[in-house]
Amino acid sequence: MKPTIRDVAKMAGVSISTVSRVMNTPESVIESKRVRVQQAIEQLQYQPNSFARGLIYRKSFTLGLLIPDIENMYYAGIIRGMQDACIKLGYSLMICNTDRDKNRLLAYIDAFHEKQVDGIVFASDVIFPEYYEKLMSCKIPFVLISSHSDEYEVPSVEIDDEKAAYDAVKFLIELGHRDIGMIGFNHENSISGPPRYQGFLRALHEAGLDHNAEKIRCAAHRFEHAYDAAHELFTDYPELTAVFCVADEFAMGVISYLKDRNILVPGQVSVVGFDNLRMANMFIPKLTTISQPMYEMGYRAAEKLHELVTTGSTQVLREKLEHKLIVRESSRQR
Amino acid sequence: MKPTIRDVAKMAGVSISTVSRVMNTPESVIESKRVRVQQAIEQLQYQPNSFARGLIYRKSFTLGLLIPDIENMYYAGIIRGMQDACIKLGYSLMICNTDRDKNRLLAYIDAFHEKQVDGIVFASDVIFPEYYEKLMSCKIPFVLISSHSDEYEVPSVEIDDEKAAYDAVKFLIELGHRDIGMIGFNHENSISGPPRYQGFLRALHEAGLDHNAEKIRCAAHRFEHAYDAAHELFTDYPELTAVFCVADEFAMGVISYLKDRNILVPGQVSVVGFDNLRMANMFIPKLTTISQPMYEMGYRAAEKLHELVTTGSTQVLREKLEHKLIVRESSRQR
DNA sequence: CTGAAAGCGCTAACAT
DNA sequence: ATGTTAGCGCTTTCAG
Repeated sequence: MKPTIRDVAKMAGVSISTVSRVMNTPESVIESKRVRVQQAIEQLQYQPNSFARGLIYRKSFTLGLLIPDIENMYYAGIIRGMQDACIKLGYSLMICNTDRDKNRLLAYIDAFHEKQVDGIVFASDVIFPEYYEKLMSCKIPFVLISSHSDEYEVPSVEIDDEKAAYDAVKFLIELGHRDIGMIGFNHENSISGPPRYQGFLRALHEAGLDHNAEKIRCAAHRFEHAYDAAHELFTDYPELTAVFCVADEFAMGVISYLKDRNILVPGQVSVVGFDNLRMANMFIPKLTTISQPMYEMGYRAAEKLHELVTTGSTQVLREKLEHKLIVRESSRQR
Repeated sequence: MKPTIRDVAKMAGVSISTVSRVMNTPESVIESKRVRVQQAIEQLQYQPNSFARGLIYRKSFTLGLLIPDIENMYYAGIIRGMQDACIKLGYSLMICNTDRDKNRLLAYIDAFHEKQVDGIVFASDVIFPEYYEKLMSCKIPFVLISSHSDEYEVPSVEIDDEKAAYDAVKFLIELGHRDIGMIGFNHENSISGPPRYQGFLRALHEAGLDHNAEKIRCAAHRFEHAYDAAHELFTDYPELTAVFCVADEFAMGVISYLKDRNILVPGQVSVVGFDNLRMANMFIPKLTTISQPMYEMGYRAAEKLHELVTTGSTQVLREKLEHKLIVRESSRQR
C-alpha cells in the first residue's frame, strides 16, 4: 500500500496538516518538526496522491499534445521541445496521434477532458468549428502550433510560411532557374499550404516568371504521394530545372522519382525542401531546405499554453518564429 | 464549472447513488429513472471526474511508455501500435522521451508513480538494477519492448535478434560475398547488440568465413556515428564487398560514407540494414533490410501490460515476434 | 430498488 | 506554529 499523508504524520509525530505544510509552505513550519517530517517522507518514499490533489486544485498538471502523424519526423522535434518545456514548468505531457482522423481527434479531446488536462496544443491541423466548439464547451485552453486561425482568437506559434516559401523560390531564381515547379500540400485542410503557394507566386512575379504559376502539383503528406505528384509535374512540364517542395519528405519523393527517370539532382534539376528534418542531412544528395525551428516551436507552444492556463490570456496572440534557408547539395547554379 | 454527479442527480430528481448506479450497474436501476438520468447526463454533457474515480479505484487507466529517443523513427511504429492497443483497452497513454539520460528516466518513473500510471512499457533499454529496484518498490508493473532481462523475471516482447542477424548475413553470403563487415551497437548498454553480433558470427562460421569475425565497428544509434564507423571499417578492411548494419540508420550512414568515397552501392558494396523504417523505402538506393514488426510489438506490449496489470502475471514471459528479410536495392550478387 | 452516509488522500479555513 | 475539520466528486456499504 502506498503510504499516505497519515503514515507520514504518524511517523513524524505530527498532524497531517503539518505534513501538508511542509510540502506546500515549508517556511511556516518550525525547523525541528520540518526536519522530522522530511525524514519520514524520505524513509517512507512518500509521494502525495495526485488524484487527491487534482480533486482539490482541479488541475492535473498535465498538458495534451495532438499530432496528426507520429510517423512524420516533423513532429519529433516538436515533441522534444514541448516535453522539455513541460519538465521545466512542472507538467506531464500526454501525446496523442490522431492519424489525421477527425473522430479520433474528437475522441482524444474527450479523453483529455475526462482526464482534465490543463491545456492542449494542437499541431498542424486546421481548427474546424467542431473542434473549436468542443474545446470551448469543455473550457480547455489550447494553442496551435505550425498553424493558426483566422476566424477565432486562438494563440498560435508558427513560422512565416509565405516568407519562407518566398525565400526558397527566390534562392532558386538567383541560382539562375527560370522554369520552376512546386509540390504543395493538398489545399483542403491545409493551413500552411496556401501561404506557401503565395510565397512561390510572389517570388515568381517579382522576377517576371509568372509563366510558372500553374506548375504546381499537390501531395498528401507522404513521400509516395510526392513521387506520384512529381511524375505528373514532369510529364506536364518537362522543361523544369528546379522544384520547390513544401516538405522535405516531398523533396525526397521528387528526388526518388527523378532518380528513377535517370535525371540528375542537382545536375539537371535542383530541388529544395522544407522543414529541415534530421533526414535532410542524411539523404543523398543532402537536401537544400528551409529550416523550421521545430524544437523551439514545441517549447514556445508549451510556454504559451502555460501562460494561457495560468493568466487566462497570452501577451502576443499569433507568434512567428524564424525560419532559415539551409543550402546543401540538392540545388545548383543553373 | 464542470457539472458533477450532484447536478445530474438534481436534474433527474434522484439521489447521487442512483446516478452512480446508472453509470456502473445500469441493470440495477429501474428503467424510468435510468432513462431520466441518462437524459440528464446527456443534457449536462456530464463526465465523471477522473480524480474522484482514481481516488477510489486507485487506478488511473493510464499507461506509460518510456522511449530512449523520439527522433529515432524506430519508435514511431511502436508508439502507433501501443496507442491503438490502448484505445482498444480503454487506457490513455503517456509517452516520455528519456534522451537516453538515466536521471531523466528515473525522474519519469517518479512522475509515473505520482500520476499512478497502471503500468509502464520500457522500450529498448537495458533494465539497470536501479530501475528495477525503483519499479519494484513503487510496485508498478512493467514490460520490456525490443529488450529483455536475463536477471529478472520481466515480461518482454521482441524479435529473435540472433536469428535475424543470422538471416541477414546469410543472405549476403548466398549472394556470393566473402568479405563482410558489420556496423554494430556499442556493446555497453545495448541489449540487442550482442545477439546480433552472435548471429553475424554464426552465419560466418557456418560458411567457413570466420576470417571476417573481427571486421566490426560500433556506432551509437545515430547516422553520423555510423558514417564515422564506416570510415574506420573501410580504412582497416578495404577488401569488404558487403556490410551488415544493425539499424537502417546505420545503413544510411554507411551508404552516405561510401557515396562520398565514390564507392557504388550496390555496384561495389552491398549494404543490408535492420528495422525496415519507413525511410528504408525512401532512401536511394532503397534498403535491403530486416523488417521488425514495430507496430505489432507496440500493440502486443500494451496487451501484455494489460494482462499483467489485471491478472498479476503473463501467460508467456518472453515473447518473440517474427522478423522478415526485405530485399530491395542496396544489395546485389557478388 | 433506492437513499443516506462513510471515506478515498489531500488542502485550507478555522481554531487554538 | 500547529491541530481539527470540512469538503473536493465519486463509489460503496448499509438500511430501509
